[in-house]
Amino acid sequence: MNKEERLVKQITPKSEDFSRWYIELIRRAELADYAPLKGMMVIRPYGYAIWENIQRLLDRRIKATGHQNAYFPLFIPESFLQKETEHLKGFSPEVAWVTQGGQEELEERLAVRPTSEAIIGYMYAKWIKSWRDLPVLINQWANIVRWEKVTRPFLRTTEFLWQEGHTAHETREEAEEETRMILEMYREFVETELAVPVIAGRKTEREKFAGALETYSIEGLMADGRALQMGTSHHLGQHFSRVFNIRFEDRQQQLQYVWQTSWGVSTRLIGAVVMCHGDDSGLKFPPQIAPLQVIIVPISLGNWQETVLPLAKELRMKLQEQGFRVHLDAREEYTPGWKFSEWEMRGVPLRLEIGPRDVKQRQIVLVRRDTREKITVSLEESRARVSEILDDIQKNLFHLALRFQQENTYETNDYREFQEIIEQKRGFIKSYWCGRTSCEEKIKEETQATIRVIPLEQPEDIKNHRCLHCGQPAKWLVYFAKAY
RNA sequence: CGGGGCGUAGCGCAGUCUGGUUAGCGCACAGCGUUCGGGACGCUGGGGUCAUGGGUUCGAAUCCCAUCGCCCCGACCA
Repeated sequence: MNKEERLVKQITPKSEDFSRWYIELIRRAELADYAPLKGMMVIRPYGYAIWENIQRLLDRRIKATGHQNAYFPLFIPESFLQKETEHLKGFSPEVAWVTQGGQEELEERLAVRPTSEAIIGYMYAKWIKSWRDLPVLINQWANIVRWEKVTRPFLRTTEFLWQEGHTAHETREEAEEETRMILEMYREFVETELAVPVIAGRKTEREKFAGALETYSIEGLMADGRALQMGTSHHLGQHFSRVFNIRFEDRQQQLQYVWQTSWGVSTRLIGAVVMCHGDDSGLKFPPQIAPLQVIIVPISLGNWQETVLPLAKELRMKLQEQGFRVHLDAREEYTPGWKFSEWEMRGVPLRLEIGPRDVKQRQIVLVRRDTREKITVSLEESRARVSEILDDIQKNLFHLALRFQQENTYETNDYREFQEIIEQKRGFIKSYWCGRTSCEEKIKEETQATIRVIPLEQPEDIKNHRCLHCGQPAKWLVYFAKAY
């Protein structure tokens, strides 16, 4: 990479060591810092602002589809968790336990929620009596604890923030419809607001949520060619309603167990945005979720405090009034050049430069983070142009990411070629699969690639194809990848 | 949880092998001055229980034991 392009020093280039680049960038850009506790991090204001934007934009969609927010307890009695054995088995290795309250040993251990199906199931049994009570459509924004062995900021931390939806329905079909509607909501949200293109589909038996009938997920492709699960939507069937006895009298006056769903996205999305859009100069945020959308850098020349600064302040005010997230960096101890690099590293989509020359000519200079293009515009048209350019950056980031995803999606049913691609290029590979877990596991052992999703739309000529691994008749066309 | 690597100022490191002045360097930080359209410069200054605990020794950042944390590669997950 030449000097012009690599303006930010002090960060390991992305191409050299992706995972070092990721960790250094997160700390240098002040998104997060390590807490003095194993596997835990502090989300700093600049990083938390992204989460707030995600919350705002997703919460709007959750409510628009008829869901309401509520809050359930952080602790779950052990006996609740034990009711659904499949569920417990899935989570037990990573549950944190509270055994003491004050000075007293507790009679029953309390789990710090790894997810809330159990406690919510208990409450739903109390609330649901009749088909008239259904559907129940509740969402909760909460923190979750999972005692993970290997952690990475945002991607996998011991405690993380998420949103978990929990719904109860009269029929299997209705629950299935909800599960898929949410999957589509997530896809649209992630692609529109985070500008990360995803592949949506169903999880295999092996990869699905502990205790679910079906799990659906959206998978993004990160810049190092690995897939990241960015959201899941589970059809829980009647597993939980049977153990928590969530019954209702249906329209025919028969007692029935409800059909349930649960679904979530987490602070992991922030990691996805970093890994999907960032470059050697640092972060690159889609305007929709960027902590700051516009950074104003006054050019400190001559008596700039009297000439440039007042105009810079006025521009800030006007942009703020227009609803943009904007900051004026008027610090005197840094040179403009330093600020350019710093804010580029921190991913601000658009920089607004204003200097003595611009003041005289009633103009400003706009510089895009994504293309580095410099655009000189008159003061009069500046506000309209800012809005227009931000929209364009949002679209451009999505298209760049989409092109990357497409260029790194391969199609092969030749196992040798498959192995070569996974080893040398990574990315998604579309292949045929017989549907047996044994084949899936062998492939994982031999290549480290896992089936990320089974696309909902399957080719009609599936019968003409054979399994990538065993050569027996294929059941599904699937996406493989090395995953995070 | 296995295998490997690393913990010395906020960050990056040297010093450890071969124990011995007051533990050093670059960046960052503070003060003053000159600068400022792509990471400016000069002068002055502050900052360290050498990860933690124990041991060996006249003497430990340095040797020994244990613990904790972080990173990388594998098995598990949002």
